[in-house]
Amino acid sequence: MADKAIEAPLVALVLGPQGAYAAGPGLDEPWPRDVVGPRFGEVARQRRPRWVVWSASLGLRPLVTQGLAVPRVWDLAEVHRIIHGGWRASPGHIWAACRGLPETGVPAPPRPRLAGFDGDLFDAAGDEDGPLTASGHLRPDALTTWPSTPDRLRQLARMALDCQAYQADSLCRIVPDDPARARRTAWSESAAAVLCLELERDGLPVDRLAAEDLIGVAAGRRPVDQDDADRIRRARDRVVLAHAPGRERTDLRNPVQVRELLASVGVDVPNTRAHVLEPYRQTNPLVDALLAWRKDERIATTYGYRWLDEHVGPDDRLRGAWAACDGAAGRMTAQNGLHNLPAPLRPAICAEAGHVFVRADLGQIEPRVLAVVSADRAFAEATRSDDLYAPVAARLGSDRPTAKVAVLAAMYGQRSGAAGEALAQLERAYPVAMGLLDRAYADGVAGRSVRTFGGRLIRLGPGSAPPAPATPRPAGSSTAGTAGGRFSGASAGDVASPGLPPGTDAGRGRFARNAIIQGSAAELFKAWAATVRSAVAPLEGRIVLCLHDELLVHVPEDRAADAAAAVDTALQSAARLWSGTNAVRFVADTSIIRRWSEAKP
DNA sequence: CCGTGGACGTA
DNA sequence: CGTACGTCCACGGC
Repeated sequence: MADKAIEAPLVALVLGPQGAYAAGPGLDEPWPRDVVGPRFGEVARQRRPRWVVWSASLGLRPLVTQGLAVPRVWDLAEVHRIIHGGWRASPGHIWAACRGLPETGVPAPPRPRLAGFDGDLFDAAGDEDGPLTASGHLRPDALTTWPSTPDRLRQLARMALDCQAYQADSLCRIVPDDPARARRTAWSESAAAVLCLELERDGLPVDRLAAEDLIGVAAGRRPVDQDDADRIRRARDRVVLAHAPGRERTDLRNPVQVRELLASVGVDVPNTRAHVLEPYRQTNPLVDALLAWRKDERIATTYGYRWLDEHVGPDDRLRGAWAACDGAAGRMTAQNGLHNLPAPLRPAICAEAGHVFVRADLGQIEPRVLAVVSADRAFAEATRSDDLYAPVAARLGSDRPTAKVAVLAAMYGQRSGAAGEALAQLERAYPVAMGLLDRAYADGVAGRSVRTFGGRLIRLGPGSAPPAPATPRPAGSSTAGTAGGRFSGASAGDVASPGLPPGTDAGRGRFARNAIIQGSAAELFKAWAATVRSAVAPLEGRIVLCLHDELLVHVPEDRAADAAAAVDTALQSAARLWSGTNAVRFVADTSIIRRWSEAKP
């Protein structure tokens, strides 16, 4: 029904060094540098278009940084990732897919300040003035230095519209029983990419003094110089080494030495991981001191004073780079600790004066998503309950803990041993949902690529390529992956590498099964976040953190109740639109708080 | 100098 | 009860 609505006109927007160019139906105009912001606002108001950009980062960053709202977007890079899987989605990759050119031929951008070149120089421009190389690929500088004239920008805008048409056509065929579903995914993933720019712009509010105090508890006072830092560090180490007379020279940061140290006091372990050492904690003061030391060391090194100084700005906002999807299933990623802040530091995440956080997290999102993806009517029935495991337990004739373990084991586990009997009952009670999980597992084992509910490709098999590294480094230096799973290179070894499915059969099976659930959940989450973003904007609310199933909205105190209501309403409409049904219920736990730590667990 | 593995934080 | 990611550290090969 929403699809019957008249769709927004598509307007391509390309930014260049001197200005911008906008092209769409009845619109074809260069924007000189100083009118880009105002003109964007006018066209947005008058035509309410969907802005087609090579990526939100390339096409919209300056506008978002200025504080402009960018409501409807088609991010060619994000949509490319949905259709083709993986993470690499440079303009060159987008163009190659649109024209059916081999991904392997996409020229890499020149690598700054590195000696070695890898032959890209030989794919010279076919026409010195044109945007393409001799082999028909987009030249690597096409979106950076090349578009120095309005005419060149115009060519790139036209090409963007070409690519959009190709992508829209491809998306129609991805989900045969609902051709519009993948297009909706394209819209919300594009919105997520814009949201990432806003998250980078706004940052997460930090109570700096509280943060200093909390860091001090773990890492000691702030050192005045390097010698002082070394002294404090040695003092922290001595607390542990005092339990090991004669071995005070052990380097606690060297796992091999730590293992030898533990052996000397009779603790014989294969490795020194926390869960391995936990059983010895009560009986051995050295182990207890070591594990406590590790917690402090984590904060001292990763979330210490340096972290505070480098990533929390003068406006007391913690900032890092955000990505709308990772290289595997499609969850959002964030840098600089935004996604892995240790719980003891959470009291430092504090709303500004006169503001509060509306915090909301989705309850039991993955089993509910399983109900959608599998279209299991009996399992969907269970989602009507606030606590999905209660009706499942009733149906299995077991208690709740058993039902929960069985469901989790079915979704993530080895499907053997452990919850045996309950698992067998689960299979009988919900054969449709369990069938989907079994098929996903089999696909993974066989190396067949799979898709999430919304249509994102999860690559398995020889064409899988790892994501580009998150740390900034010269583009194009990404690892060698073959194109689109087309031809088989050397198959992956037995050792897993980032973004690549594991080499073992069972490993790939679990990967595929998990990716469908986790990736589909990520889609719902982003659809929710995009809806929340526009719903709280009139309340001066801003999303300041996305954490897989949790949202933190920063909002003026007197709008908090309205914002909280909007967050819940947004979930209902986003879930309805994403799932295409009312049969599966999604629930959020929403609260209004000043500090993140006030959230229940 | 760079890549790799251990360890651990989050979901 | 498995998957994913980001970060720091030490090591070892180059």
